[in-house]
Amino acid sequence: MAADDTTAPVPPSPWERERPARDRVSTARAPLTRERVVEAAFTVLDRQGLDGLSMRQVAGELGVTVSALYAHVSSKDDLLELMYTRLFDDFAIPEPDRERWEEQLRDFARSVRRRLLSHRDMARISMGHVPFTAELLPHVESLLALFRAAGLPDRIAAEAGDLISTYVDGFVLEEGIWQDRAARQAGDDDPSLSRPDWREMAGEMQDYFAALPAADFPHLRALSGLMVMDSSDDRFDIGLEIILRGLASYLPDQGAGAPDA
Amino acid sequence: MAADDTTAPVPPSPWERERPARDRVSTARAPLTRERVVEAAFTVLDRQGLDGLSMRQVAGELGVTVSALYAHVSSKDDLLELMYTRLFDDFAIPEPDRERWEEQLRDFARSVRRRLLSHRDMARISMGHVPFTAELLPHVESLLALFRAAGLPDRIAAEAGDLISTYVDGFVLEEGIWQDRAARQAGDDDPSLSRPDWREMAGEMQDYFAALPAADFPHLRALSGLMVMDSSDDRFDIGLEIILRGLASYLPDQGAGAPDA
DNA sequence: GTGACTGATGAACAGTGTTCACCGTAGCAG
DNA sequence: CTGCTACGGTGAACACTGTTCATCAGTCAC
Repeated sequence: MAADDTTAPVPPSPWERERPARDRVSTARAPLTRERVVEAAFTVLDRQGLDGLSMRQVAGELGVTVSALYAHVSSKDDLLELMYTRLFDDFAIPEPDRERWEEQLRDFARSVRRRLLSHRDMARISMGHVPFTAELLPHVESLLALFRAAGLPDRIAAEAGDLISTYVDGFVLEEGIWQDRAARQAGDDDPSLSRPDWREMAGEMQDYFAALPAADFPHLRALSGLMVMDSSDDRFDIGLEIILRGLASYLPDQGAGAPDA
Repeated sequence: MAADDTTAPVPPSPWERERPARDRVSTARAPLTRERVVEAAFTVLDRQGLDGLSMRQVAGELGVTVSALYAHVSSKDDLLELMYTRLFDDFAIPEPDRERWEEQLRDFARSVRRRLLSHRDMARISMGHVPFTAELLPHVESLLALFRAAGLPDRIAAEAGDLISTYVDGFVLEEGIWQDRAARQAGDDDPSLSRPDWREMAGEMQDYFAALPAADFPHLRALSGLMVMDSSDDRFDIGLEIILRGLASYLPDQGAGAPDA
Protein backbone atom coordinates (compact mmCIF):
# COMPACT_ATOMS: atom_id res chain seq x y z
CA MET A 1 0.00 0.00 0.00
CA ALA A 2 2.86 2.30 0.58
CA ALA A 3 3.75 2.31 -3.06
CA ASP A 4 0.34 2.42 -4.61
CA ASP A 5 -1.22 5.75 -3.78
CA THR A 6 1.32 8.20 -5.05
CA THR A 7 -1.07 10.78 -6.33
CA ALA A 8 1.48 13.52 -6.83
CA PRO A 9 2.89 13.27 -10.35
CA VAL A 10 6.54 12.33 -10.44
CA PRO A 11 8.49 14.39 -12.95
CA PRO A 12 10.44 12.34 -15.49
CA SER A 13 14.08 12.00 -14.60
CA PRO A 14 16.46 13.91 -16.88
CA TRP A 15 17.90 10.87 -18.67
CA GLU A 16 14.65 9.17 -19.47
CA ARG A 17 14.17 8.48 -23.12
CA GLU A 18 11.63 10.78 -24.69
CA ARG A 19 8.60 8.90 -25.85
CA PRO A 20 7.10 9.67 -29.22
CA ALA A 21 4.64 12.51 -29.04
CA ARG A 22 1.62 10.60 -30.32
CA ASP A 23 0.60 9.32 -26.96
CA ARG A 24 -3.06 10.09 -27.20
CA VAL A 25 -4.61 7.86 -29.75
CA SER A 26 -7.67 9.60 -31.07
CA THR A 27 -9.55 6.29 -31.01
CA ALA A 28 -9.94 6.84 -34.71
CA ARG A 29 -9.80 3.38 -36.14
CA ALA A 30 -7.42 0.74 -34.92
CA PRO A 31 -6.98 0.08 -31.23
CA LEU A 32 -3.23 -0.47 -31.50
CA THR A 33 -1.99 0.87 -28.19
CA ARG A 34 1.43 1.00 -26.72
CA GLU A 35 0.02 -1.32 -24.09
CA ARG A 36 -0.95 -3.85 -26.72
CA VAL A 37 2.52 -3.68 -28.22
CA VAL A 38 4.08 -4.40 -24.85
CA GLU A 39 1.65 -7.22 -24.27
CA ALA A 40 2.48 -8.78 -27.62
CA ALA A 41 6.16 -8.40 -26.81
CA PHE A 42 5.66 -10.44 -23.66
CA THR A 43 3.89 -13.12 -25.66
CA VAL A 44 6.77 -13.33 -28.10
CA LEU A 45 9.29 -13.25 -25.28
CA ASP A 46 7.72 -16.21 -23.55
CA ARG A 47 7.49 -18.16 -26.77
CA GLN A 48 10.87 -17.38 -28.35
CA GLY A 49 13.05 -16.00 -25.62
CA LEU A 50 14.90 -12.69 -25.65
CA ASP A 51 17.07 -13.66 -28.61
CA GLY A 52 13.98 -14.42 -30.64
CA LEU A 53 12.24 -11.22 -29.64
CA SER A 54 12.39 -9.10 -32.76
CA MET A 55 10.24 -6.19 -33.79
CA ARG A 56 9.04 -8.25 -36.74
CA GLN A 57 7.89 -11.01 -34.46
CA VAL A 58 6.00 -8.58 -32.27
CA ALA A 59 4.40 -7.00 -35.31
CA GLY A 60 3.44 -10.43 -36.61
CA GLU A 61 1.88 -11.26 -33.28
CA LEU A 62 -0.36 -8.23 -33.67
CA GLY A 63 -1.06 -8.83 -37.34
CA VAL A 64 0.52 -5.56 -38.28
CA THR A 65 3.64 -4.31 -40.06
CA VAL A 66 6.86 -3.50 -38.27
CA SER A 67 6.77 0.16 -38.98
CA ALA A 68 3.41 0.44 -37.28
CA LEU A 69 5.09 -0.37 -33.98
CA TYR A 70 7.30 2.66 -34.22
CA ALA A 71 4.29 4.89 -33.84
CA HIS A 72 3.87 3.66 -30.29
CA VAL A 73 7.39 2.72 -29.31
CA SER A 74 10.43 4.74 -30.23
CA SER A 75 12.88 1.87 -30.42
CA LYS A 76 13.43 -1.69 -29.35
CA ASP A 77 15.36 -0.49 -26.32
CA ASP A 78 12.37 1.60 -25.43
CA LEU A 79 10.15 -1.44 -25.75
CA LEU A 80 12.40 -3.44 -23.44
CA GLU A 81 12.34 -0.64 -20.93
CA LEU A 82 8.57 -0.56 -21.07
CA MET A 83 8.48 -4.28 -20.44
CA TYR A 84 10.81 -3.88 -17.50
CA THR A 85 8.66 -1.13 -16.07
CA ARG A 86 5.43 -3.02 -16.62
CA LEU A 87 6.75 -6.08 -14.84
CA PHE A 88 6.84 -4.18 -11.58
CA ASP A 89 3.93 -1.89 -12.26
CA ASP A 90 1.53 -3.08 -9.60
CA PHE A 91 4.26 -4.19 -7.25
CA ALA A 92 3.41 -3.51 -3.64
CA ILE A 93 5.92 -3.13 -0.84
CA PRO A 94 4.32 -3.24 2.59
CA GLU A 95 4.35 -0.52 5.18
CA PRO A 96 7.56 -0.87 7.20
CA ASP A 97 7.25 -2.83 10.40
CA ARG A 98 10.48 -2.44 12.29
CA GLU A 99 10.05 -5.72 14.14
CA ARG A 100 9.52 -7.75 10.99
CA TRP A 101 11.92 -6.05 8.61
CA GLU A 102 13.78 -9.25 7.85
CA GLU A 103 10.64 -11.14 6.95
CA GLN A 104 9.46 -8.22 4.88
CA LEU A 105 12.73 -8.19 3.00
CA ARG A 106 12.56 -11.91 2.42
CA ASP A 107 9.08 -11.49 1.03
CA PHE A 108 10.24 -8.65 -1.15
CA ALA A 109 13.15 -10.61 -2.62
CA ARG A 110 11.07 -13.72 -3.16
CA SER A 111 8.31 -11.89 -4.95
CA VAL A 112 10.79 -10.05 -7.15
CA ARG A 113 12.24 -13.40 -8.07
CA ARG A 114 8.78 -14.78 -8.75
CA ARG A 115 8.01 -11.89 -11.05
CA LEU A 116 11.28 -12.29 -12.91
CA LEU A 117 10.63 -15.99 -13.32
CA SER A 118 7.15 -15.31 -14.64
CA HIS A 119 8.55 -14.37 -18.05
CA ARG A 120 11.34 -16.06 -19.89
CA ASP A 121 14.69 -14.24 -19.95
CA MET A 122 13.18 -11.46 -17.89
CA ALA A 123 16.22 -11.26 -15.63
CA ARG A 124 18.39 -10.51 -18.64
CA ILE A 125 16.13 -7.60 -19.41
CA SER A 126 15.92 -6.44 -15.84
CA MET A 127 19.63 -6.51 -15.30
CA GLY A 128 20.96 -3.55 -17.17
CA HIS A 129 18.05 -1.36 -16.21
CA VAL A 130 18.00 1.03 -13.28
CA PRO A 131 14.71 1.56 -11.44
CA PHE A 132 15.23 5.31 -11.31
CA THR A 133 12.28 6.13 -13.51
CA ALA A 134 9.12 7.97 -12.64
CA GLU A 135 7.12 4.73 -12.50
CA LEU A 136 9.58 2.74 -10.43
CA LEU A 137 10.91 5.35 -8.02
CA PRO A 138 8.07 4.79 -5.55
CA HIS A 139 9.27 1.23 -5.09
CA VAL A 140 12.78 2.42 -4.38
CA GLU A 141 11.35 4.80 -1.84
CA SER A 142 9.38 2.05 -0.15
CA LEU A 143 12.45 -0.13 0.05
CA LEU A 144 14.45 2.69 1.59
CA ALA A 145 11.67 3.21 4.09
CA LEU A 146 11.98 -0.41 5.07
CA PHE A 147 15.71 -0.21 5.65
CA ARG A 148 15.54 2.98 7.61
CA ALA A 149 12.64 1.80 9.71
CA ALA A 150 14.73 -1.23 10.60
CA GLY A 151 17.30 1.12 12.01
CA LEU A 152 20.07 0.69 9.44
CA PRO A 153 22.57 3.51 9.10
CA ASP A 154 21.91 5.70 6.07
CA ARG A 155 25.07 4.66 4.30
CA ILE A 156 24.00 1.04 4.52
CA ALA A 157 20.37 1.72 3.66
CA ALA A 158 21.45 3.52 0.52
CA GLU A 159 23.30 0.44 -0.74
CA ALA A 160 21.04 -2.29 0.56
CA GLY A 161 18.38 -1.96 -2.10
CA ASP A 162 20.84 -2.14 -4.91
CA LEU A 163 22.58 -5.07 -3.28
CA ILE A 164 19.44 -7.14 -2.88
CA SER A 165 18.08 -6.28 -6.30
CA THR A 166 21.35 -7.17 -7.92
CA TYR A 167 21.40 -10.43 -6.06
CA VAL A 168 17.92 -11.42 -7.17
CA ASP A 169 18.56 -10.36 -10.75
CA GLY A 170 21.84 -12.20 -10.92
CA PHE A 171 20.44 -15.32 -9.34
CA VAL A 172 17.46 -15.55 -11.64
CA LEU A 173 19.61 -14.77 -14.64
CA GLU A 174 21.82 -17.70 -13.76
CA GLU A 175 18.80 -19.90 -13.28
CA GLY A 176 17.78 -18.99 -16.80
CA ILE A 177 21.17 -19.89 -18.18
CA TRP A 178 21.00 -23.37 -16.75
CA GLN A 179 17.45 -23.78 -17.87
CA ASP A 180 18.34 -22.77 -21.41
CA ARG A 181 21.32 -25.06 -21.43
CA ALA A 182 19.26 -27.98 -20.23
CA ALA A 183 16.61 -27.26 -22.84
CA ARG A 184 19.11 -26.90 -25.65
CA GLN A 185 20.79 -30.11 -24.68
CA ALA A 186 17.56 -32.07 -24.53
CA GLY A 187 15.58 -31.04 -27.58
CA ASP A 188 18.03 -29.66 -30.07
CA ASP A 189 15.56 -28.88 -32.82
CA ASP A 190 12.34 -27.97 -31.11
CA PRO A 191 13.16 -26.29 -27.82
CA SER A 192 9.48 -25.91 -26.99
CA LEU A 193 8.63 -29.55 -26.49
CA SER A 194 11.76 -30.18 -24.46
CA ARG A 195 10.75 -30.28 -20.87
CA PRO A 196 13.74 -28.77 -19.09
CA ASP A 197 15.05 -32.02 -17.77
CA TRP A 198 16.91 -30.21 -15.27
CA ARG A 199 17.42 -33.09 -12.88
CA GLU A 200 19.26 -35.07 -15.50
CA MET A 201 21.59 -32.21 -16.14
CA ALA A 202 22.11 -31.57 -12.44
CA GLY A 203 23.12 -35.16 -12.09
CA GLU A 204 25.49 -34.92 -15.04
CA MET A 205 26.96 -31.85 -13.49
CA GLN A 206 27.40 -33.46 -10.13
CA ASP A 207 29.05 -36.46 -11.73
CA TYR A 208 31.44 -34.14 -13.48
CA PHE A 209 32.46 -32.51 -10.24
CA ALA A 210 32.82 -35.85 -8.53
CA ALA A 211 35.06 -37.07 -11.35
CA LEU A 212 37.53 -34.20 -11.07
CA PRO A 213 41.10 -35.06 -10.09
CA ALA A 214 40.97 -35.49 -6.35
CA ALA A 215 44.34 -33.91 -5.73
CA ASP A 216 43.49 -30.63 -7.44
CA PHE A 217 39.83 -30.21 -6.57
CA PRO A 218 39.21 -31.48 -3.06
CA HIS A 219 36.74 -28.77 -2.15
CA LEU A 220 34.75 -28.84 -5.36
CA ARG A 221 34.44 -32.58 -4.99
CA ALA A 222 33.45 -32.29 -1.38
CA LEU A 223 30.78 -29.69 -2.10
CA SER A 224 29.62 -31.06 -5.43
CA GLY A 225 26.33 -32.05 -3.86
CA LEU A 226 25.75 -28.48 -2.75
CA MET A 227 27.04 -26.62 -5.80
CA VAL A 228 24.47 -27.94 -8.20
CA MET A 229 21.01 -26.74 -7.53
CA ASP A 230 19.36 -29.40 -5.51
CA SER A 231 16.57 -26.95 -5.16
CA SER A 232 17.01 -23.45 -6.53
CA ASP A 233 14.69 -22.16 -3.86
CA ASP A 234 16.97 -23.30 -1.09
CA ARG A 235 20.04 -21.84 -2.75
CA PHE A 236 18.20 -18.57 -3.23
CA ASP A 237 17.20 -18.39 0.40
CA ILE A 238 20.71 -19.10 1.61
CA GLY A 239 22.25 -16.30 -0.39
CA LEU A 240 19.48 -14.00 0.70
CA GLU A 241 20.05 -14.93 4.32
CA ILE A 242 23.74 -14.09 4.05
CA ILE A 243 22.84 -10.61 2.88
CA LEU A 244 20.18 -10.14 5.54
CA ARG A 245 22.60 -11.16 8.27
CA GLY A 246 25.15 -8.75 6.89
CA LEU A 247 22.58 -5.99 7.05
CA ALA A 248 21.51 -6.98 10.54
CA SER A 249 25.09 -6.66 11.73
CA TYR A 250 24.77 -2.92 11.24
CA LEU A 251 21.85 -2.60 13.60
CA PRO A 252 22.88 -0.52 16.62
CA ASP A 253 21.60 -2.90 19.28
CA GLN A 254 23.17 -5.89 17.61
CA GLY A 255 26.59 -4.48 18.47
CA ALA A 256 28.46 -6.91 16.25
CA GLY A 257 31.58 -4.82 16.31
CA ALA A 258 32.75 -1.84 14.29
CA PRO A 259 34.05 -2.25 10.75
CA ASP A 260 37.74 -2.91 10.83
CA ALA A 261 38.72 -0.44 8.14
CA MET B 1 49.73 -19.33 -6.64
CA ALA B 2 47.10 -21.81 -5.63
CA ALA B 3 45.47 -21.49 -8.99
CA ASP B 4 48.50 -21.36 -11.24
CA ASP B 5 50.16 -24.74 -11.04
CA THR B 6 47.33 -27.04 -11.94
CA THR B 7 49.36 -29.47 -13.97
CA ALA B 8 46.75 -32.19 -14.12
CA PRO B 9 44.55 -31.64 -17.18
CA VAL B 10 40.99 -30.76 -16.33
CA PRO B 11 38.52 -32.60 -18.52
CA PRO B 12 36.06 -30.37 -20.33
CA SER B 13 32.70 -30.16 -18.65
CA PRO B 14 29.87 -31.88 -20.51
CA TRP B 15 28.07 -28.74 -21.61
CA GLU B 16 31.08 -26.88 -22.94
CA ARG B 17 30.72 -25.85 -26.53
CA GLU B 18 32.80 -27.94 -28.84
CA ARG B 19 35.52 -25.94 -30.46
CA PRO B 20 36.24 -26.37 -34.14
CA ALA B 21 38.56 -29.25 -34.78
CA ARG B 22 41.31 -27.22 -36.42
CA ASP B 23 43.00 -26.36 -33.17
CA ARG B 24 46.55 -27.10 -34.18
CA VAL B 25 47.62 -24.53 -36.68
CA SER B 26 50.40 -26.04 -38.73
CA THR B 27 52.22 -22.68 -38.70
CA ALA B 28 51.92 -22.89 -42.44
CA ARG B 29 51.55 -19.34 -43.59
CA ALA B 30 49.47 -16.81 -41.78
CA PRO B 31 49.76 -16.53 -38.05
CA LEU B 32 46.04 -16.01 -37.57
CA THR B 33 45.56 -17.69 -34.24
CA ARG B 34 42.52 -18.00 -32.08
CA GLU B 35 44.48 -15.91 -29.65
CA ARG B 36 44.87 -13.13 -32.20
CA VAL B 37 41.17 -13.22 -32.93
CA VAL B 38 40.38 -12.82 -29.26
CA GLU B 39 42.89 -10.03 -28.97
CA ALA B 40 41.36 -8.17 -31.91
CA ALA B 41 37.94 -8.69 -30.35
CA PHE B 42 39.15 -6.94 -27.22
CA THR B 43 40.44 -4.05 -29.31
CA VAL B 44 37.10 -3.66 -31.03
CA LEU B 45 35.26 -4.04 -27.75
CA ASP B 46 37.19 -1.22 -26.14
CA ARG B 47 36.69 1.02 -29.13
CA GLN B 48 33.07 0.33 -30.01
CA GLY B 49 31.54 -1.33 -26.99
CA LEU B 50 29.70 -4.64 -26.92
CA ASP B 51 26.95 -3.44 -29.23
CA GLY B 52 29.52 -2.46 -31.82
CA LEU B 53 31.41 -5.72 -31.53
CA SER B 54 30.57 -7.57 -34.73
CA MET B 55 32.42 -10.34 -36.43
CA ARG B 56 32.98 -8.03 -39.40
CA GLN B 57 34.61 -5.45 -37.19
CA VAL B 58 36.91 -8.04 -35.69
CA ALA B 59 37.80 -9.33 -39.13
CA GLY B 60 38.48 -5.80 -40.29
CA GLU B 61 40.72 -5.22 -37.32
CA LEU B 62 42.80 -8.17 -38.45
CA GLY B 63 42.70 -7.25 -42.13
CA VAL B 64 40.92 -10.47 -42.96
CA THR B 65 37.51 -11.62 -44.12
CA VAL B 66 34.75 -12.59 -41.77
CA SER B 67 34.65 -16.19 -42.78
CA ALA B 68 38.30 -16.57 -41.88
CA LEU B 69 37.38 -16.06 -38.24
CA TYR B 70 35.16 -19.09 -38.25
CA ALA B 71 38.18 -21.30 -38.73
CA HIS B 72 39.36 -20.35 -35.26
CA VAL B 73 36.13 -19.57 -33.49
CA SER B 74 32.97 -21.54 -33.89
CA SER B 75 30.54 -18.69 -33.30
CA LYS B 76 30.26 -15.26 -31.82
CA ASP B 77 29.02 -16.74 -28.58
CA ASP B 78 32.12 -18.86 -28.56
CA LEU B 79 34.25 -15.77 -29.07
CA LEU B 80 32.58 -14.02 -26.17
CA GLU B 81 33.14 -17.04 -24.01
CA LEU B 82 36.80 -17.07 -24.97
CA MET B 83 37.06 -13.40 -24.04
CA TYR B 84 35.43 -14.11 -20.71
CA THR B 85 37.82 -16.96 -20.06
CA ARG B 86 40.88 -15.01 -21.11
CA LEU B 87 39.98 -12.13 -18.83
CA PHE B 88 40.62 -14.34 -15.83
CA ASP B 89 43.28 -16.51 -17.33
CA ASP B 90 46.21 -15.56 -15.16
CA PHE B 91 44.07 -14.73 -12.20
CA ALA B 92 45.68 -15.75 -8.95
CA ILE B 93 43.85 -16.44 -5.71
CA PRO B 94 46.16 -16.66 -2.74
CA GLU B 95 46.68 -19.64 -0.48
CA PRO B 96 44.01 -19.52 2.23
CA ASP B 97 45.04 -17.86 5.45
CA ARG B 98 42.30 -18.47 7.97
CA GLU B 99 43.19 -15.38 9.98
CA ARG B 100 43.02 -13.03 7.02
CA TRP B 101 40.13 -14.51 5.05
CA GLU B 102 38.18 -11.28 5.02
CA GLU B 103 41.07 -9.28 3.63
CA GLN B 104 41.72 -11.97 1.09
CA LEU B 105 38.12 -11.86 -0.01
CA ARG B 106 38.21 -8.10 -0.24
CA ASP B 107 41.29 -8.33 -2.42
CA PHE B 108 39.62 -10.94 -4.55
CA ALA B 109 36.50 -8.90 -5.13
CA ARG B 110 38.42 -5.72 -5.82
CA SER B 111 40.70 -7.33 -8.35
CA VAL B 112 37.79 -8.99 -10.12
CA ARG B 113 36.20 -5.59 -10.36
CA ARG B 114 39.43 -4.09 -11.65
CA ARG B 115 39.65 -6.74 -14.34
CA LEU B 116 36.04 -6.20 -15.38
CA LEU B 117 36.63 -2.48 -15.56
CA SER B 118 39.72 -2.96 -17.69
CA HIS B 119 37.59 -3.59 -20.77
CA ARG B 120 34.48 -1.79 -21.79
CA ASP B 121 31.18 -3.63 -21.28
CA MET B 122 33.09 -6.57 -19.88
CA ALA B 123 30.63 -7.01 -17.03
CA ARG B 124 27.84 -7.50 -19.55
CA ILE B 125 29.84 -10.31 -21.08
CA SER B 126 30.82 -11.78 -17.75
CA MET B 127 27.32 -11.82 -16.44
CA GLY B 128 25.59 -14.61 -18.21
CA HIS B 129 28.62 -16.86 -18.13
CA VAL B 130 29.29 -19.51 -15.54
CA PRO B 131 32.89 -20.16 -14.52
CA PHE B 132 32.37 -23.91 -14.63
CA THR B 133 34.77 -24.48 -17.49
CA ALA B 134 38.03 -26.35 -17.53
CA GLU B 135 40.04 -23.13 -17.48
CA LEU B 136 38.10 -21.39 -14.76
CA LEU B 137 37.31 -24.22 -12.40
CA PRO B 138 40.65 -23.89 -10.57
CA HIS B 139 39.60 -20.41 -9.52
CA VAL B 140 36.32 -21.70 -8.19
CA GLU B 141 38.25 -24.31 -6.27
CA SER B 142 40.57 -21.71 -4.78
CA LEU B 143 37.66 -19.59 -3.70
CA LEU B 144 36.02 -22.57 -2.05
CA ALA B 145 39.27 -23.30 -0.28
CA LEU B 146 39.23 -19.79 1.11
CA PHE B 147 35.72 -20.07 2.45
CA ARG B 148 36.28 -23.45 4.01
CA ALA B 149 39.58 -22.44 5.53
CA ALA B 150 37.79 -19.54 7.14
CA GLY B 151 35.55 -22.04 8.85
CA LEU B 152 32.30 -21.38 7.02
CA PRO B 153 29.74 -24.19 6.95
CA ASP B 154 29.69 -26.06 3.68
CA ARG B 155 26.23 -24.91 2.74
CA ILE B 156 27.37 -21.30 3.07
CA ALA B 157 30.71 -21.86 1.36
CA ALA B 158 28.95 -23.36 -1.62
CA GLU B 159 26.90 -20.20 -2.14
CA ALA B 160 29.41 -17.57 -1.12
CA GLY B 161 31.44 -17.61 -4.32
CA ASP B 162 28.40 -17.18 -6.49
CA LEU B 163 27.09 -14.45 -4.24
CA ILE B 164 30.26 -12.40 -4.34
CA SER B 165 30.83 -12.91 -8.05
CA THR B 166 27.28 -11.91 -8.82
CA TYR B 167 27.67 -8.83 -6.67
CA VAL B 168 30.84 -7.70 -8.42
CA ASP B 169 29.41 -8.41 -11.86
CA GLY B 170 26.21 -6.60 -11.12
CA PHE B 171 27.95 -3.64 -9.60
CA VAL B 172 30.35 -3.15 -12.48
CA LEU B 173 27.58 -3.66 -14.98
CA GLU B 174 25.65 -0.87 -13.37
CA GLU B 175 28.71 1.32 -13.36
CA GLY B 176 28.93 0.76 -17.08
CA ILE B 177 25.33 1.74 -17.60
CA TRP B 178 25.84 5.08 -15.91
CA GLN B 179 29.06 5.65 -17.75
CA ASP B 180 27.40 4.96 -21.08
CA ARG B 181 24.52 7.19 -20.21
CA ALA B 182 26.80 10.03 -19.24
CA ALA B 183 28.81 9.59 -22.43
CA ARG B 184 25.73 9.46 -24.63
CA GLN B 185 24.34 12.54 -22.99
CA ALA B 186 27.54 14.52 -23.41
CA GLY B 187 28.75 13.80 -26.93
CA ASP B 188 25.78 12.66 -28.89
CA ASP B 189 27.52 12.20 -32.21
CA ASP B 190 31.05 11.19 -31.37
CA PRO B 191 31.00 9.17 -28.18
CA SER B 192 34.77 8.79 -28.23
CA LEU B 193 35.71 12.37 -27.54
CA SER B 194 33.14 12.71 -24.80
CA ARG B 195 34.94 12.46 -21.54
CA PRO B 196 32.39 10.80 -19.28
CA ASP B 197 31.47 13.89 -17.41
CA TRP B 198 30.21 11.83 -14.73
CA ARG B 199 30.29 14.39 -12.02
CA GLU B 200 27.94 16.62 -13.95
CA MET B 201 25.52 13.80 -14.35
CA ALA B 202 25.82 12.78 -10.70
CA GLY B 203 24.94 16.34 -9.80
CA GLU B 204 21.99 16.36 -12.15
CA MET B 205 20.85 13.13 -10.63
CA GLN B 206 21.18 14.40 -7.11
CA ASP B 207 19.24 17.51 -8.02
CA TYR B 208 16.51 15.36 -9.41
CA PHE B 209 16.21 13.41 -6.19
CA ALA B 210 16.26 16.57 -4.15
CA ALA B 211 13.48 18.03 -6.27
CA LEU B 212 11.09 15.12 -5.74
CA PRO B 213 7.84 15.84 -3.93
CA ALA B 214 8.80 15.93 -0.26
CA ALA B 215 5.63 14.25 0.93
CA ASP B 216 6.04 11.16 -1.22
CA PHE B 217 9.80 10.68 -1.24
CA PRO B 218 11.20 11.61 2.15
CA HIS B 219 13.80 8.84 2.23
CA LEU B 220 15.02 9.25 -1.30
CA ARG B 221 15.45 12.95 -0.66
CA ALA B 222 17.21 12.34 2.60
CA LEU B 223 19.61 9.85 1.06
CA SER B 224 20.04 11.54 -2.29
CA GLY B 225 23.60 12.39 -1.41
CA LEU B 226 24.36 8.74 -0.81
CA MET B 227 22.42 7.17 -3.65
CA VAL B 228 24.41 8.75 -6.42
CA MET B 229 27.92 7.52 -6.63
CA ASP B 230 29.97 10.00 -4.76
CA SER B 231 32.77 7.59 -5.26
CA SER B 232 32.00 4.24 -6.83
CA ASP B 233 34.84 2.71 -4.89
CA ASP B 234 33.23 3.55 -1.58
CA ARG B 235 29.87 2.20 -2.67
CA PHE B 236 31.52 -0.96 -3.86
CA ASP B 237 33.29 -1.50 -0.56
CA ILE B 238 30.14 -0.94 1.45
CA GLY B 239 28.17 -3.56 -0.44
CA LEU B 240 31.09 -5.92 -0.21
CA GLU B 241 31.33 -5.35 3.52
CA ILE B 242 27.69 -6.19 4.00
CA ILE B 243 28.26 -9.54 2.32
CA LEU B 244 31.43 -10.22 4.29
CA ARG B 245 29.68 -9.52 7.56
CA GLY B 246 26.90 -11.81 6.55
CA LEU B 247 29.39 -14.54 5.88
CA ALA B 248 31.23 -13.86 9.13
CA SER B 249 28.00 -14.34 11.04
CA TYR B 250 28.14 -18.01 10.11
CA LEU B 251 31.51 -18.53 11.74
CA PRO B 252 31.17 -20.91 14.68
CA ASP B 253 33.07 -18.79 17.22
CA GLN B 254 31.15 -15.69 16.25
CA GLY B 255 28.05 -17.25 17.75
CA ALA B 256 25.72 -14.67 16.25
CA GLY B 257 22.69 -16.82 16.87
CA ALA B 258 21.08 -19.58 14.87
CA PRO B 259 19.03 -18.78 11.78
CA ASP B 260 15.45 -18.11 12.73
CA ALA B 261 13.89 -20.40 10.17
C1' DG C 1 57.31 -31.05 -60.81
C1' DT C 2 53.05 -32.78 -59.04
C1' DG C 3 49.57 -33.67 -55.67
C1' DA C 4 47.42 -32.87 -51.38
C1' DC C 5 46.24 -30.08 -47.90
C1' DT C 6 44.96 -26.06 -45.48
C1' DG C 7 43.68 -21.55 -44.57
C1' DA C 8 41.70 -17.43 -46.57
C1' DT C 9 38.29 -15.70 -49.83
C1' DG C 10 33.95 -13.56 -51.44
C1' DA C 11 29.49 -14.22 -52.39
C1' DA C 12 25.30 -15.59 -50.62
C1' DC C 13 21.31 -16.39 -47.17
C1' DA C 14 18.20 -15.23 -43.80
C1' DG C 15 17.46 -12.20 -40.52
C1' DT C 16 17.97 -7.69 -37.72
C1' DG C 17 16.52 -2.40 -36.24
C1' DT C 18 15.04 1.66 -38.29
C1' DT C 19 13.26 5.10 -41.69
C1' DC C 20 10.29 7.18 -45.04
C1' DA C 21 7.38 8.14 -49.01
C1' DC C 22 2.92 6.69 -49.84
C1' DC C 23 -2.13 5.39 -49.17
C1' DG C 24 -6.64 4.56 -47.44
C1' DT C 25 -9.96 5.56 -44.37
C1' DA C 26 -12.35 8.61 -40.87
C1' DG C 27 -14.12 12.70 -39.45
C1' DC C 28 -14.95 17.49 -40.08
C1' DA C 29 -15.85 22.10 -42.84
C1' DG C 30 -18.27 23.94 -46.14
C1' DC D 1 -22.96 15.45 -50.31
C1' DT D 2 -18.44 16.97 -51.66
C1' DG D 3 -13.74 18.24 -50.61
C1' DC D 4 -10.16 18.20 -47.45
C1' DT D 5 -7.15 17.37 -43.86
C1' DA D 6 -4.96 14.36 -40.71
C1' DC D 7 -3.36 10.34 -39.01
C1' DG D 8 -2.50 5.27 -38.52
C1' DG D 9 -0.82 1.66 -41.12
C1' DT D 10 1.72 0.05 -45.29
C1' DG D 11 5.58 -1.84 -47.85
C1' DA D 12 9.74 -1.13 -49.64
C1' DA D 13 14.25 0.15 -48.73
C1' DC D 14 18.88 0.79 -46.15
C1' DA D 15 22.63 -0.67 -43.71
C1' DC D 16 23.69 -3.86 -40.99
C1' DT D 17 24.03 -8.62 -38.41
C1' DG D 18 25.78 -13.99 -37.77
C1' DT D 19 26.76 -17.90 -40.45
C1' DT D 20 27.76 -21.09 -44.42
C1' DC D 21 29.93 -22.88 -48.56
C1' DA D 22 32.05 -23.53 -52.95
C1' DT D 23 36.26 -21.82 -54.63
C1' DC D 24 40.95 -20.26 -54.82
C1' DA D 25 46.02 -19.62 -53.64
C1' DG D 26 49.91 -20.80 -51.31
C1' DT D 27 53.00 -24.16 -49.10
C1' DC D 28 54.61 -28.62 -47.86
C1' DA D 29 55.77 -33.66 -48.82
C1' DC D 30 56.91 -36.67 -52.13
